[in-house]
Amino acid sequence: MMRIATYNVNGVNGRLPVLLRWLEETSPDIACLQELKAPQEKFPEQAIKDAGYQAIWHGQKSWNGVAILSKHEALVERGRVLPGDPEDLHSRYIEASIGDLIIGCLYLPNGNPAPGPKLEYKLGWMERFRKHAAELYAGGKPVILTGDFNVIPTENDVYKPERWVDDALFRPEVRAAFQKIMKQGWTDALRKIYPDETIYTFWDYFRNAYGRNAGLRIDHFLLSPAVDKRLRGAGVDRDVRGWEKTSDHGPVWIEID
DNA sequence: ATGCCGTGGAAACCACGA
Repeated sequence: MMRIATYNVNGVNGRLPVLLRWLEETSPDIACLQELKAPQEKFPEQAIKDAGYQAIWHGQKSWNGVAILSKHEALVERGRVLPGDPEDLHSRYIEASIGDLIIGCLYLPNGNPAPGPKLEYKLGWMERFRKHAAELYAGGKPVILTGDFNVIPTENDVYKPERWVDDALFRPEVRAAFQKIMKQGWTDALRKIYPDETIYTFWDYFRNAYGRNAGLRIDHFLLSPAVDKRLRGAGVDRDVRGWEKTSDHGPVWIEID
């Protein structure tokens, strides 16, 4: 059995004690991180290494930033940009081969305020991602696309859907773009394991959102058929969201054979 | 109904996040 996790850390250096504690306590074999908020040279490489993980990452000053960590198996980078737009300089995608798996780690644009240029950027990014996902899917290999999608897929994935209809995370065109990707044949791992449950991965810092369980499900695992048939479990490390100096996201994980 | 909180970078405020 193998555990693969995704975690939007909201600042990898500010979050380092929480990140290291989580790695120690849950010991994922592979961890995908988003929102490093650190330039390439400020990634805490040594601390991650001392925790037992090799890593590849794509940093950026102040914002964005993605990383893939592996505890046991060698990491072979396949790319660190989402294809399709040489002018897009945001560090929002990194991809690796680990054993027989292809892992894509993504931090999809937020899109707010919407409507506006940020929503257009998000929709353009999703279209590029759809094309890349289609190529990976067609390859037939075991592929996992995971990270912070900044998409609330359905009204069952948000505490008060009516308040989010105009938001870039839940607007009809954004949900439609997500569904268009899913229709390629990907499995939403968390929904497969928990078909009807209320399950969130993000809670705002304010208004006691975590205490009230006023959350969103926006961090996802998309599995190709070759991984789907190996899926044995999934969950959210919900307690981590309650730790001191924690991220506004909780880590999400799957287990596969 | 709302960045009310949090992070990083630069400059004692601002951009950004969801």
